[in-house]
Amino acid sequence: MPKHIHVSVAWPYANGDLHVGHLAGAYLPADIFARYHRLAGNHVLMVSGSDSHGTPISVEADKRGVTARSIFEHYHERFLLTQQKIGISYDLFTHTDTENHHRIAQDIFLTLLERGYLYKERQTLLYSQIEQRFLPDRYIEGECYICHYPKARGDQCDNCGSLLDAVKLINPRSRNHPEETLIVRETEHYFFELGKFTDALLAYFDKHESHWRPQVMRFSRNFVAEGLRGRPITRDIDWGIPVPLEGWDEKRLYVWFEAVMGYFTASLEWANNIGQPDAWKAWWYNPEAEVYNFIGKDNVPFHTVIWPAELMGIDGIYHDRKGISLPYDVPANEFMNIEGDKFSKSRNWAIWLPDILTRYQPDAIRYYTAAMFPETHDADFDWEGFLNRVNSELLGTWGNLVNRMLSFAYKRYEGKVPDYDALTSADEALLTKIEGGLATIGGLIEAVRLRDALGTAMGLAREVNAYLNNRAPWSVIKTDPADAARIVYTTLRAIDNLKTMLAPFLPFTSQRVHEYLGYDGQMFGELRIEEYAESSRTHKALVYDGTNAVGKWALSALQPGQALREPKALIVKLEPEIVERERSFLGQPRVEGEIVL
RNA sequence: GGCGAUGUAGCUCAAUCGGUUAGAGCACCAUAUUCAUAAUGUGGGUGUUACUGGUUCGAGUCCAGUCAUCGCCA
Repeated sequence: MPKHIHVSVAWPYANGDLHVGHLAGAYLPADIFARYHRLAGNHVLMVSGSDSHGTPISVEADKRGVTARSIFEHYHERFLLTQQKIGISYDLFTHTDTENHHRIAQDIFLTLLERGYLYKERQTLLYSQIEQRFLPDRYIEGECYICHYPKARGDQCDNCGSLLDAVKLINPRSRNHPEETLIVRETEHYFFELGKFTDALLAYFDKHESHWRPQVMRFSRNFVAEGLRGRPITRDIDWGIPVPLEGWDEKRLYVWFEAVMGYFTASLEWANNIGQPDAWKAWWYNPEAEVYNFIGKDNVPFHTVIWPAELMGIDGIYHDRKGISLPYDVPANEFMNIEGDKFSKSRNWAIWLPDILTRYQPDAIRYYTAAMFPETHDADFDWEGFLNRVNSELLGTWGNLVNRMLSFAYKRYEGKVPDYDALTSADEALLTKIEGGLATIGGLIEAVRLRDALGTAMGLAREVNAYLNNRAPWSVIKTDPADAARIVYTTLRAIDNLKTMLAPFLPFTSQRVHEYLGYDGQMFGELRIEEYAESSRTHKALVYDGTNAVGKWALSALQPGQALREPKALIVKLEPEIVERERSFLGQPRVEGEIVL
């Protein structure tokens, strides 16, 4: 019985390009998970999109002297191309500035208001008369009232690390207009009363105790145990989703409140886009459906506490009964550092995906990242590791296995899978071992232990290499052709199985192996960039079309006589010089290059 | 400052409920092999399990403390 699997992926802020941290933290794990479930025959809905709002985008826009909209549209477009190139298979990757997202976010706000989960409160904040607005914390600098560091930011002091209340800063000033004297002014905001969900959240944790990562569970319980306070959900800014109430024209929904709704709103958009407006309910109002949130560790409370609380608060929305799906698991990853140092946009200590995609195969980047996934603790992307793992593992163990046996078979058996009489016990033993991997690796992926799953598959590839050296068909063929035929057949079938197990991780090269083995069709569907029109504006999105996908998470039944295709080297060998070259880019000014598919 | 996590071989990581001599891959050395992109196989491990102390017949694992790193919160 196929399951409904919702893959909710963190929404990147559209204020800069995607980097390996994004890939390792959320997008690649989500894609591997989704591709596996598609092969396994489950109904997958994987959605995400660009977070168009929020102060990081306004800050970037001000820095460049352009509008927030132009910043987010620029990076949204680059997100689409980058992810298409590296094969992140979203059913829909949209953004939060669609009419659809605005409308539903406002409906959610109004539903929570009606049901008594929101309240109003007055706050005092810093106001700029020059800009005629309340300044977000990130626009403010001043002297830290704890350590007296003179250049503390409005929300945090970089010297002593304390989180700060901007109003209490000594001599606070605007970053845009440092000469201006800011005034403290009162404003009114709506708050989300999280405390009302305390018991429901604890019950929700109990239900999922067994399968969440321990650190995620402990952290979430602790967050609730410390006491849930109301959180402001509106702000005095002009870039964002309007508050749908009379007299609130000057305010917008706070980005933390509306961005997480994207998992839900994008599901509805997807259903509309495919012309089946109720299709989203198979995931969101189906007690058998499982929702997985792929995020980074900095986002845990938003996905295990705040988002579930929002969902509980709107349960029954757009439907005739309650039972909305809460996240089934939140497999948060830790961080991916770079050459021993933390990612930093301002220092350009970063590995940008659009840049490295011009130099390396998508599957090489996917392989190294997945082999290093920060599932249990922070990991470190270093170029020497990349060189070694791509050359010795991906190429040496797997690429070479494919190449050595497919070329041998292609040359010696007239381009066909050889026929054989009966397999020996050694052949049967190898196939049994390899075939067992399908269940083992499937189980690991379902449990979101992706690094283990990949390692297990590579271990099996090593087994096949050992078997081949042991059986040596290139010698046997001279004396016992019948035996050589069964060895080659056995190896090809093992490769066929391994191709399936590796496909979620290495979709591009698995497709090539699939073709070399003589199969037709695409293992996976196609990723396309589409443009969708709403009443007042259009937007582009990345969509996955699985209509013609033929891949199955199933044992190989390779037929003797099947015509092979001439194989070519699967993996490009990397030169040692890349290590120094790539390291030289770190920390240096970067020019954004055009993304060419 | 509070909470949570992490620290194991040169590197990247394992080690189920506390149980044999702490294991794999990479790198390195030796060797076999020539089907394969010099790619593969086999053999080769003297580790203060960050540190200090404790519980126990027995601790990488449990407890207390210290140090370093990361995240969240104040």
